[in-house]
Amino acid sequence: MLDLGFIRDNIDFIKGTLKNRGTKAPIDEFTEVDNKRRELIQEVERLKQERNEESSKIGLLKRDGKHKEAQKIIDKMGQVADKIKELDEELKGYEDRLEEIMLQIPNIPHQDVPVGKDEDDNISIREWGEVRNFDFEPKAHWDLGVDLDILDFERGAKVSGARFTFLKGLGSRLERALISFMLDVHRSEHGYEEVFPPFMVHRDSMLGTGQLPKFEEDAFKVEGTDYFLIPTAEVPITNMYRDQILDSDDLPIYHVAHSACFRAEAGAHGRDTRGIIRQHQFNKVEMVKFVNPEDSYKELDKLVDNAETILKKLGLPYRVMSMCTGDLGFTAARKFDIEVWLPSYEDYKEISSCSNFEDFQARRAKIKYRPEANSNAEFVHTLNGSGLAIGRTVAAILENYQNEDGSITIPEVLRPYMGGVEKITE
RNA sequence: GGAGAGGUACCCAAGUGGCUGAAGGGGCGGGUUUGCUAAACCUGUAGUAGGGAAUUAUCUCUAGCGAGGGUUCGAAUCCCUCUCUCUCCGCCA
Repeated sequence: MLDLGFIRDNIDFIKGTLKNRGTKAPIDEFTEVDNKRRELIQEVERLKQERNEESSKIGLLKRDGKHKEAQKIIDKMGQVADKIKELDEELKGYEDRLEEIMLQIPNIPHQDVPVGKDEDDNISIREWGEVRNFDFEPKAHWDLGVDLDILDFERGAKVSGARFTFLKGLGSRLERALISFMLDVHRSEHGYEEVFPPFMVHRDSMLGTGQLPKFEEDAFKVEGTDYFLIPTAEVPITNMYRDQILDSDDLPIYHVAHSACFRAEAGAHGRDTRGIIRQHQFNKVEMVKFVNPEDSYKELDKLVDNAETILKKLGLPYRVMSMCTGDLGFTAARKFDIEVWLPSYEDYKEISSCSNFEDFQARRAKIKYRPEANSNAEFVHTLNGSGLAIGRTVAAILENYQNEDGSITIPEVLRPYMGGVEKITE
């Protein structure tokens, strides 16, 4: 959410950014609703002031035994009270509408964000690693996984439906090794504090990080309750500090967490239907930061670097993309995606997404800090990034580390996490 | 799931309809005294959100005692709903 006063003073600028993003918001209605709201506030507050003053007079008169005079004021104030009630109701209608409008206005892109329409306009800013040249016909992870009996798509479908998969044996162990490995690296080498979050949250938390109200159809809701299954650990972790004023000394706060993530994938029919690239449930290791506003872009660079470190240690080729205005997402001011090379796609595929939200989430979630002991509280900047999506990392390892006989070599850094296993074979 | 007790400011805590503009204590900031520390005394301590007037220093109003409604001229206080915490019972991994 953007600042009310900022929107008021920069309405044309915001229209421009909406156009660059290719999104719509009922911005034309804003000025009218905002003006009407302020008019009503002035009127109702004037009446409330009158009521407060007169009411205290009643108290004094009654104590002095002047009941007749008191009754006169009471009769008069009865009408004022009715009027206040009426105006308060009308005002609430405008305030609700104004909030609805504000919740639909996306973040302002940082000035360095390339202007573009969709993912084709994203810009590659660096590549790492060498794409392997196979001297045999490489297989896709869905074939490798089934042949090695470490991925079981049929039983996933039997038990839960499409986009659910069983991992088995060393596949399951590889998943678990990656989770531990990534958590350990971020914790011990990059200074993140590990947390293990709830996998279900209520509506306020989904609003706080911006998944709601715009993207309700992407989330799973638990019927008969107010719980949503988290689409990412970003939601519970960012909301840990909701409605809080942090001490300046506490910043920056770094958290890393593993969680399952649940996504309805509405509108993704027919995309990535094979394999484990796009599932309704997947594991992810997520990094979340709360920082001083002046440091947030430096922190974003570090965040991207932290994610890249995992791919380097795993020896997986990747590239870093700067997301254009049209592909930035609703809440981000700046976003870098890291894409890993997948031989089956003969292309790079997103495996991490690192964003700086500036104060957009913090304003929604009311997360502030006090720059100095007696200064006013200001919004922190929040950032988060995957470090990394586990399922896609498994797919990338299977495909990039496959051997001609269909076996998989385990990257060296993972072997200690797998009891020294060096290869997955039939 | 059942029964009970609670939620007041940074912390503890008083407060059953109007001099509450929320007592008192602790902590923290400032001051006096002081060789230093300590102590005593004085003093400040409601952050926040939203209006309005000024304008980059301020002034003023409204809201706010877990949340949301209600009663009333007036609610921390009375009523209803919800929520969280604690204790006991039941159930459970």
